Amino acid sequence: MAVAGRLMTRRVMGKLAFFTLADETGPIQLYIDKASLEAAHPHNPDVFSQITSLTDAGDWIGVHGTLKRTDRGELSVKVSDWRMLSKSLQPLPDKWHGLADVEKRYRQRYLDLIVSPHTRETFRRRALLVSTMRRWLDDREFLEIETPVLQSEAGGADARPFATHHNALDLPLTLRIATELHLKRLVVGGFERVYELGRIFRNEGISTRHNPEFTSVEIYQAYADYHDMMVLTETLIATCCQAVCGTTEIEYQGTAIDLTPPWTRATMHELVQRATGLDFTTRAEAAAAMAAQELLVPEAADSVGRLLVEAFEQRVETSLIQPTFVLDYPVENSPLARTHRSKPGLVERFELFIVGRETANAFSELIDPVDQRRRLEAQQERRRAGDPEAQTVDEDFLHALEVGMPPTGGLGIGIDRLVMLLTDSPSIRDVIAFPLLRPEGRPEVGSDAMG
RNA sequence: GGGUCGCUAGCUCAGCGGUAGAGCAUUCGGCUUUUAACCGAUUGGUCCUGAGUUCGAAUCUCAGGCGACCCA
Repeated sequence: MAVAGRLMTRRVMGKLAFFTLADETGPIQLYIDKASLEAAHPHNPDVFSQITSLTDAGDWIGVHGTLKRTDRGELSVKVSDWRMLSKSLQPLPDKWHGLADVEKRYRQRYLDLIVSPHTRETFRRRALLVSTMRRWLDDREFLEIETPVLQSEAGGADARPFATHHNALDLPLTLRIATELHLKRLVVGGFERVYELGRIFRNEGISTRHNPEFTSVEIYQAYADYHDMMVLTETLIATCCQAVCGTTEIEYQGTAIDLTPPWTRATMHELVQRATGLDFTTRAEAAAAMAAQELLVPEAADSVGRLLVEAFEQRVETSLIQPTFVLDYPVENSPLARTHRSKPGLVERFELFIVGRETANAFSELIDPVDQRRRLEAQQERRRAGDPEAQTVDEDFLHALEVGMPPTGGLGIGIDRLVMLLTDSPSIRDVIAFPLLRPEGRPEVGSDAMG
């Protein structure tokens, strides 16, 4: 038989040697016996000293041989021939401790992957999750269509974009912060089920839950509303969990999480009321009541709706450990969601929380171009007043709505956070192969320090 | 943005005012059933950077860099 792989450990004892050879499927021991190896190479009496002295841990080698069980019972390949496939010029990390330095793990992920089976498993699971999700959507006639990453105006979310520039057109461009507005244009164009799973970019801070580029899937389904999207969300995520973990009852950082549908549904109003006893009727009343409970009352929260969200974020969000759909957000915070069919001041929107983290966001989409214009103009007004994350008016998008969009349910899921959940990873950097880090080394002397 | 902690050999770490250290890895020698092999020897350093205190700084102080965690 023939095997190839990376040499991980070497134990040479006189006329007998044991190597551990690893390929993607795992390790196998090589049994190298001087007498038998020389018998197979009558014209090369140095063959044993060559294999034991020319190889290092880290080298890629290929061997021929026969299967054998050693006296200690380990399945091994008794080597009859070998060849160097690729020489490693750098030593491997400590074979026992591995790479303990987390910074090095992220900066030199290739080393982390070589020595940490757990890291390899995380990225296998990530790939499995993504492929399972695509297959599930494809099986249900959702069409994946790629929309532009480079945009004149970033829209579809409250976030700051990265700025770039097209040379030939001398055109300032931004990287997308969401795929929403283009996918909706496709629904206007007649595609009733569309999605895009891909990278989006937000120019904001880095933390254990934020990387400036991350992966989302946005899904749009005509003739559906946010209730339909809840069923879709719990079914899709439970399917992915089953595929990746083999069960829908998992553990995250020591806490049992049950992803078996159906999941809890509760309105934001109910949850805040339950947690604080507060009812929100007017802004002034709510502010006073919140202050009395030692909740922060930011000035930017200039309406009863924004205060409700504040109270939710301060008192409820992190307590939503089991999967929970939070329903019916204030209209002020949701410029792209359809107004609620029966509750004034609210929109038909939900966010999904798992282990206290926002994992998905969905609406009955706003399809009324008049209302949409009014809401985007209100956003633009906030932007002028100094909120850099407020949205802008995308005239072409409004034009598309004027052409006519069918009633549609839309959903966005953060893939990285879902992978964290399903791989029991505490940091988003553990599920992104090459997370953004500051460059190493000293800043250049003389570079102008603006700001 | 604030706080705490970390940065010493390729890797994992000790040293915490008085000659820069260990284990593994490297290199050399020995060894035919090892599996963190073992035994003997060898090699390897901008102690993150800079300034200060001191007779003397990896060690104390200040500033900076990079990272981790927590908080906002």
